[in-house]
Amino acid sequence: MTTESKAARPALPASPPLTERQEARRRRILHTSAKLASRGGFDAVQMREVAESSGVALGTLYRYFPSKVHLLVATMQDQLQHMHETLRKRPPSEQDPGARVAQTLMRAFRALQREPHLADAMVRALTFADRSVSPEVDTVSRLTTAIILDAMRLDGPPTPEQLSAVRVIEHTWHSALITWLSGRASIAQVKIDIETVCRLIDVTSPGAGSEAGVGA
Amino acid sequence: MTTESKAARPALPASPPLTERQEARRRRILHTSAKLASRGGFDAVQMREVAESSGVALGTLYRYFPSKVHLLVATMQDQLQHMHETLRKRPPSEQDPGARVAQTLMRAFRALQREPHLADAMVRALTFADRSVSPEVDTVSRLTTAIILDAMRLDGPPTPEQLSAVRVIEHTWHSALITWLSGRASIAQVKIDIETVCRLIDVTSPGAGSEAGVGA
DNA sequence: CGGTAATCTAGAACAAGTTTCAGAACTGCT
DNA sequence: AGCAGTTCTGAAACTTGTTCTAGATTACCG
Repeated sequence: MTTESKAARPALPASPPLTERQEARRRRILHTSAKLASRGGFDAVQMREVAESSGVALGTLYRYFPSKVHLLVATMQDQLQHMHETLRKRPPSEQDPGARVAQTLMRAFRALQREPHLADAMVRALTFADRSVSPEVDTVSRLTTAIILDAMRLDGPPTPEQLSAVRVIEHTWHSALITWLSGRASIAQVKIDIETVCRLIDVTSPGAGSEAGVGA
Repeated sequence: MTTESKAARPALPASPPLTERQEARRRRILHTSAKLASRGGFDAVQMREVAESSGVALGTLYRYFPSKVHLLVATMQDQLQHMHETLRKRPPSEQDPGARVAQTLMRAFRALQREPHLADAMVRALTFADRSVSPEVDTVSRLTTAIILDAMRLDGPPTPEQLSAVRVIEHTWHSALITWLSGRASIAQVKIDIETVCRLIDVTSPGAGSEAGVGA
């Protein structure tokens, strides 16, 4: 726990560029993970079962993904990538950037709704992740940011204020998802909260809004 | 996991009003929990050690707190209560309600900074909690809401819009805390995000702001 | 005080995440 | 093909959360 002494980390597309069979194994594992998660959420993703069902030894599973949380965060990366592409194909139709972001996030939300157990497993892993998973969680965060920025469809590069607004939207997105998944908020409430936070985009838009109290 | 068949739940101040010794036990447990959490975060709170160090059998610990997450969420309730009282004593000095909330939350944040491991344990438990902990998590949420509403110092009752803004602020607060705890954001960044989201309060204030795009 | 039910204790037992290890299989290289 | 190093397998072991059980204590009530 104190030192990271592992030499190679095939899970990261870093140093050694994975042979074909390794890539196949990795995909099989991720697929199994998503399947089990869809069935019963976080608890249903049991490392022994993932290993067996992927036709891989337990030790190998742990070589590819050093912990259950790593595995599920990687699964989320995978799913988010799909979602990003899907969302790209049907860009939001609204006028204001804020409304576009809200529309996009609600689409994503409805997609997650279709597999609530999977969503549960992924989001719980994401927020439970400790420092050792930071790089992977960061990747997920960047993906989410990309989705939001895509929806904003800005002309130029985002201002620092807009970036902060995007971060706040991400925070709200994750946390609202959690409260919905744990049954403490309705979908209607999530929708309201998303729409509320998305106002920040229009408020912080240079030129738009009223420039009221911008100097925090 | 599927059914709750336990007859009595002394952990809840509900039906049987706990004898003095039971109250003492409960406090000892919560104290131990906070102590261990302060030392090494979520992982350092080990049920056997909590039990032993509180002078209580493992089975008793589980009777008071049906899981580690329950225990840590209860610990958070406890700490939040303290914090609420402390914050009450030194009300925020800013002019705008939004600025007051931001100031208050940053105070709370700095308090948590003093025991980062404890904060880690509590927040991780909070976001990891599943449906079986919903009532307790809800209590924490209500406490947080109370703190924020206190800071707003409204004249009348909050509008639905303001309540939504408060929920969004809570979302941001929790999630920003997590990103800071897992080392993915600096304190400065947290501060910026908190201040950014707190603008929502002034934006949604009836009468204040510019009434721009209020009709969502 | 005596009896009865609830609570508490000590400890074993179980479940699932994680680690470890010896040997088999595979890879790349000559 | 033959060899060296890595990767993969299979299985056991270890850790920690959780459950279970039998007996001791305690609380309540007449």
